Amino acid sequence: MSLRADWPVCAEQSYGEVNQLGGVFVNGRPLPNPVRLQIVELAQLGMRPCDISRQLRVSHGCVSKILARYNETGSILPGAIGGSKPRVTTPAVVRSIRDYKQGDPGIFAWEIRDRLLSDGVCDKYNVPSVSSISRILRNKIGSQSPHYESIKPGPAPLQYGHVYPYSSYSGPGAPTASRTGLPRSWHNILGFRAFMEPPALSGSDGHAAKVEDWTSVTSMPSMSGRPFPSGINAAEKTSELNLKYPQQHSSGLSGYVSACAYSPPNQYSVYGAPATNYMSPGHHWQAQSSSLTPIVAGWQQEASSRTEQHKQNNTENNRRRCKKAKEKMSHKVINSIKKDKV
DNA sequence: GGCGTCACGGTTGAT
DNA sequence: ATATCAACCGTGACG
Repeated sequence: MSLRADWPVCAEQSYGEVNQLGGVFVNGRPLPNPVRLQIVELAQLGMRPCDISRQLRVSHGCVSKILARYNETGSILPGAIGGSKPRVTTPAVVRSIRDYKQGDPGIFAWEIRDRLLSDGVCDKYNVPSVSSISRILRNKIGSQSPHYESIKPGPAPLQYGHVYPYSSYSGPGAPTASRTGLPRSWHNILGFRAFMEPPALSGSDGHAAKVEDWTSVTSMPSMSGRPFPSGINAAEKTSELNLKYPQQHSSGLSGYVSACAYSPPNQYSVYGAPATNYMSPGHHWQAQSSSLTPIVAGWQQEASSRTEQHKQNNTENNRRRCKKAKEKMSHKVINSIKKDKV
């Protein structure tokens, strides 16, 4: 099985750089989905990450990251790149702060913060920091008429609702909602992405459209029959992608569908597994980190008890090993490139 | 030797 | 139109 037969090896063949393993990558850009799929597929076939790394010529850090993300989210797709955080100081929040301040001129910023939480104006994810509140008091309220919105230029204030729930927001006029129809960081918060927001996704301009190379996924034999969220404008960037990652569509991925948890569009999960999978008590989304903490702590304790001599030896050994490995690898790569050119 | 993690230099998109 | 910011990316190196 030669899975990388279609993977460009020489830098001259495509736009991109060549890593230590001889694989081509575009700095700053995600690996093409077929390669991501292969990584997951091979892992599920029992291949070790280090072998996958060598086979696909993708750094082991990348393989590790993709597999970790897949294990965590059930998706192979990269995250949404670019954009800005949504504002937390929405007009509604500013109005509330103003009201609190007017009701009690001596109120402290931290008290306002508590009240925003207790009154349900904000939740713990979007409540402004104390310094933000201070800034609002200073800049927006201190020097402003009580009718903040009325003097605000531009279109009528958006109806943000009383909170910014990451998990339940929907509807028009979302803060910082741009053509995606969804604030970017809501896709991203804690790794929860578009599956949180069915309406926006199913729209013609949902987040999925921003995922770089949908075309390459949907065009694959194993995926072509799979339904995807509607309105994906994958053609948008196809030409660019093809330029950067030529010859990437021919890999055989017939076994993928069963392996990878792509879900039908009615589950609104661009990133794979249905939202319920993430929300179910059985999934240790956040519990994971806490359950690991003692282990990490123990490891750190152990590590700190090592003698300096031991550490130095380890470092020195590691350097030697790396150097050797590099030399070995560079020979391999050179030979491989020579072969491929011939 | 394998693997998790992180700094780095890069890209992207919203503001 | 441009700059800034904050998200993301994969690589390469460390431990």
